[in-house]
Amino acid sequence: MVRKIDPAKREAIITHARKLFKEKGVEGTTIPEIASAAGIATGTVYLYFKSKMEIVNALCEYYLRGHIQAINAELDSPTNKALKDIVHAAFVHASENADLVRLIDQRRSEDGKTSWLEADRVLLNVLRTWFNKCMEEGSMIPYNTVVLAELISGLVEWISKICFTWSDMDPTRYEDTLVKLLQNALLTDYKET
Amino acid sequence: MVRKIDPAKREAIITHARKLFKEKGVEGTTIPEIASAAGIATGTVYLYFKSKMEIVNALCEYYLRGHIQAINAELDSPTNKALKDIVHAAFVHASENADLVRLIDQRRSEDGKTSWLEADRVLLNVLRTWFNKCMEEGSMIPYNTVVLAELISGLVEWISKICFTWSDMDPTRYEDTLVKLLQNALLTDYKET
Amino acid sequence: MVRKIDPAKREAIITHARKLFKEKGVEGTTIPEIASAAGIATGTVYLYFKSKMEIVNALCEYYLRGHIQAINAELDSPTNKALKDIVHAAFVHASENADLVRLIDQRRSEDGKTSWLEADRVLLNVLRTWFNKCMEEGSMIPYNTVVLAELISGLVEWISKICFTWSDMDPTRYEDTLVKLLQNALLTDYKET
Amino acid sequence: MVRKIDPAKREAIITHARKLFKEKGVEGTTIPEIASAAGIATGTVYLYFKSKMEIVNALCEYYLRGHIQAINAELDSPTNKALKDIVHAAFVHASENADLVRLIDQRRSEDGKTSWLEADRVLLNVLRTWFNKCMEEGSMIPYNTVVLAELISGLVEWISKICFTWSDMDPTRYEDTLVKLLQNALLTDYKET
DNA sequence: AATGAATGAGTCTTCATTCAT
DNA sequence: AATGAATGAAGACTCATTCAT
Repeated sequence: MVRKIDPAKREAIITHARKLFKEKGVEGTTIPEIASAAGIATGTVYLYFKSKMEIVNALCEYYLRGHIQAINAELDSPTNKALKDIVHAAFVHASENADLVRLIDQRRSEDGKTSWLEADRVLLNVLRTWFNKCMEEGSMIPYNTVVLAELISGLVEWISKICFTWSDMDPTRYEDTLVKLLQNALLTDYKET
Repeated sequence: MVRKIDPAKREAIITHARKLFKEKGVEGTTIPEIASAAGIATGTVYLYFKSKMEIVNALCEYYLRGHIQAINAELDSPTNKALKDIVHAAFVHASENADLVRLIDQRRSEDGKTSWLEADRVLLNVLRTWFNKCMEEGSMIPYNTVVLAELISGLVEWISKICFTWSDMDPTRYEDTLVKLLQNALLTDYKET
Repeated sequence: MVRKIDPAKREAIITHARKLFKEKGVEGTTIPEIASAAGIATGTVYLYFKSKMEIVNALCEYYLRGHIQAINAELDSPTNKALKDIVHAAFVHASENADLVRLIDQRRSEDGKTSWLEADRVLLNVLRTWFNKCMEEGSMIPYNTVVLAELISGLVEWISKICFTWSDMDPTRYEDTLVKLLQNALLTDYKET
Repeated sequence: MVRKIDPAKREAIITHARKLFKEKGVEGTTIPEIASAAGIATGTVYLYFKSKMEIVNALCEYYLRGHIQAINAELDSPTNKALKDIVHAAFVHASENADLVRLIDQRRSEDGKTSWLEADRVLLNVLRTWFNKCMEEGSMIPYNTVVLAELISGLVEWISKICFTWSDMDPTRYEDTLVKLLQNALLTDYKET
């Protein structure tokens, strides 16, 4: 795949599209608007992205890559600490990208198989691998790790969406409750209130 | 005596709209199509629903009402059994209405404040009340019940969506894993693998 | 032509239609609205009027009949006084029915031959006859009375429209100027500033 | 170099819209029809005009500009001749654009403040200025020139509409009568039959 | 590579009128 | 006579995408 000439232009499109999507929604934003904001012509957008949806996908991918990185960085601690840190990292990352959380959520309901589902798979693998490790070393109660990965991944995304999109309660309350629930549910040597 | 507003006609619109939404998506379905399928004229649809979105909302409400009923019916058992039964009832209801689960998920990401969010609130209240009761009688570990209700409600919806929309794994695996996770996370006298 | 049963109902339709037309324009007012305001059913309107336009026509006719009466009442005075009084009577009548002046003006531009053009013709005849009389007795300069009648009739209507619809100047200024112009233009024994 | 906005295309839209409006009325003409007649795509029309009404306004403006020019050209003669020539020029211009006279008349009754009212104001100013000059030099009887300008301008428009839209009488009769009426009404040194 | 004018398919909704009761 | 539910034609406008330059 030949990279298009000017990465800065691609970046500009992404950046301005994100800003406009946040302000007016994906449907409410037109390609000419994005082009104009990025200081290029309408047609030029199509040299960098095959369609409007590709721009959306690029933004989703960007978010998920960051999400994976944030989580990956916390996997090496002891299980209990790692669990807390993973949730915390996920929360921080989500709070800093609340608009993309909403964007992903919208797109996920649509016509399935988009490119960034790849990133989704990577995230699930990371989690599954970690769960396997924890279960082998006995720090985590055995579960079906395929299901568990999907479940936990969704749980974090869901709670982030509620927390940063709709709720006006303190995010910490959400994070704490979630951590506690997961500790109780997953850890072998944890049983307090 | 003149012709009266006909509930059967409203029903027909709902039914045929649901079928078409399932086949072609909401955006892909036109009002004239729905009218034609229901055996009435285009304009007649607007005697029963103010807009296309109202039809979607009616379907969402219908689903949520059923969901609440299904859950309500299981709250009186002992906590442990109730937990299992609630999840099971929710799964059964979701599996029977997988198309509406997807529909709700799409709409939830949109411009918020629609009528059926009311039903959402009812569901959250039902759960919160039950959690309170369980915690008071000591069968459940104390949590912030507001957060917990949102968390669990979302968890079930999320896992249903994955399970019935994307996954091809046996739904029982999802249900069992979820039940186990919740038992471990919530119950005071439960700690097994 | 068989009069429909209830003249009060016809009156109610007219009255409420006029009020609604004034508030929201003809296009902005629907038949069901008029019916509802008049306390009857939609279909009933069509027992009294063949179409929406018939209601408009009835209102135009009503205005023109009043206009003719107002003018007729002033024709017997000496020419100079009559001229002043005609213009004054027309102005007063127009100011009291500014909404109908606007309504007539809109409809006049449309598909020609409507019933109330009959009333128009009557008005033109009244004026023409009076002009003839005045010219015969020598108090008025000879003109083509057919053209003159149309011209004067239009002049009054036009100036009323400007005066009561758009302008915010004192109507008296318009009336005085018009009277003066007509005196100068028409009367044999008048030539002052 | 790319394709530039093409004035000829704008002209084509105007021209074909005018023809269609004349044949089938404004409401009876659709944008796709206009586009098709002008040999372009529907959407292209919207590159040149923001809405259907903008096309109508452009036609009205075009007419009024011509009207002003026609009148302006006649203002330098001696008052009596100028008066005749103004009326004549207005009549000729109106007769050549009878469809636009009708169009303007329709729009004037609608929601006021459209761009071409500007042209209206210019016309009134031209007339008022000329009246002032004539009154100063003593060739015209003093009147309130603001009112007089509106009155005369409306009179000409009105009589043109009657003459070219409805009447089947010889236009010359209308023109002659109008000239005579104005001569009698306005000029100081004129008093014949 | 870049441009931006041109394309044209696509759709919700209104409302005057009808007609079964 | 009265009702009011039902009809269904009709149309302006948007905007993702293309392609001539």
